[in-house]
Amino acid sequence: MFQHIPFHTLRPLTTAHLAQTMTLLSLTSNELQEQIEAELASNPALEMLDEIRCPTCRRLLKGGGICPVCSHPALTKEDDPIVFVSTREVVSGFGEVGGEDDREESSSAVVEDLATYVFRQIAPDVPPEDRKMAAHLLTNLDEDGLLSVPLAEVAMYFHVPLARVENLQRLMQRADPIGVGSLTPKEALLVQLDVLRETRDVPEYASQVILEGMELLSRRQYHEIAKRLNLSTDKVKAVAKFISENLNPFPGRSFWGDFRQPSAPQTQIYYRPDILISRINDTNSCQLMVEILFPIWGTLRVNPLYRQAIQQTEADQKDAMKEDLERASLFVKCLQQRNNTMQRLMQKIGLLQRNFILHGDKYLRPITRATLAKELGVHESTISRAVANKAVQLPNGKIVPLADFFDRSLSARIVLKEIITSESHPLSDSELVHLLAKEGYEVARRTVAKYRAMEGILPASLRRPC
DNA sequence: CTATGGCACGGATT
DNA sequence: AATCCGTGCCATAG
Repeated sequence: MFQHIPFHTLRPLTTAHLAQTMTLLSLTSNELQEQIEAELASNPALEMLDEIRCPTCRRLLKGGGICPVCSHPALTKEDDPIVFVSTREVVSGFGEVGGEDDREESSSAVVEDLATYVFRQIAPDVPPEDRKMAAHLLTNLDEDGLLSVPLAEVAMYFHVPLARVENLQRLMQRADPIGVGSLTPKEALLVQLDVLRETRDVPEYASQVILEGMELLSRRQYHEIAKRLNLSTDKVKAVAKFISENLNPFPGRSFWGDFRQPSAPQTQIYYRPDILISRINDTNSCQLMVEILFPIWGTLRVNPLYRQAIQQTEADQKDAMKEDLERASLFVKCLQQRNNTMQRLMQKIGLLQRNFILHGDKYLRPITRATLAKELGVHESTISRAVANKAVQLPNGKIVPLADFFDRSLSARIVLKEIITSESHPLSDSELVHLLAKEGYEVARRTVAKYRAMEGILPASLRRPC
């Protein structure tokens, strides 16, 4: 959004500037949105232009999103830049969605949050021409996360083949509250089962039981189901137990918990990324695109009319207006500063941690904020603020705290886990130290013990009998 | 004597 | 200035 401004003009000039930049830097995109809206409302000198320009080619964009024309010239042309940074507005409320139906009744906050959440996940995979349709589908989610309009109707409404709508739905169903966007609880369960099957064993007849005996299942008439499917009642009971423990017929209700990994003790669920990282065109080029989400639609600037208006005002009001003007331009400058810092930060991180981003936890490089700060030439507290409280969505769809990029022990812990799961004989902590050292991880014996504890692995003496 | 968990110190982070 | 994390030292359990 502000890339065209040369960096040297962005240096903090006053302490006020510095302070406000710091504050803005530590805000997540949600908070930033509130901040901007508040400032916009209280300061007449600020103005919001209803237009967006492509960060790379400066071309005016209509629908928002990424410039369709230059699209990714930076990506296709040159091959050395591993990372391409662009900023993109967050579609709050998805821009304008077709005429009537969405402007009435202010849908409850919960529903909208779920919709927004899902939209952010699937947005990279939705072709621009299908975005409106996606938004339409999402606004028709009920609070259970189920779709309340028939797909055929949507297809008709948008004049597209049914298959296209179905594709979109399939995409949605794979997004985080798995099964979201299904038409019925039954469908939701089947999708969840499918996804679960990729990582875990599921009971043999689970899908048949759901398919055939959904209604009976909710009435607990296991015997009847067994008869129809020609199975033993016990088997049906086992399936029913599995279903009630692992699946959720109302995906929307699982919004706050991720039931995919009941084993992983996640402390907090991040559901709104501030930054998106994705592969470019999933080719082998392995180029990464980093998008720093900017929470408003439009371009913020100081209103030139306001500047003129000052000239024609009485002296006694001039001062107050001048002050507004000052504040406005300061605010814009601070925003530019924030954007610039985030961008350079992500640039660096993308370079250093590309293996982590592409290939998973194991390849996380231990980087300290201090080193990065030095390389970027900013104070380390700046990095701290920028990193804190923000979340990143990785190419695989996982949303992790930005701070994870600085986790000193994550990769060591993964390797540790690998060693232990493949061990043939319970290894003591000191032996583990030795093995880890071979893999390039120099850690103290005492530390291995702590990692074990973190991962919930028992000491060697208690590990075998299982 | 070996394997672990507890406590405290020092550097990094906030 | 307050807090978190990796380590070293020491006591305790086999």
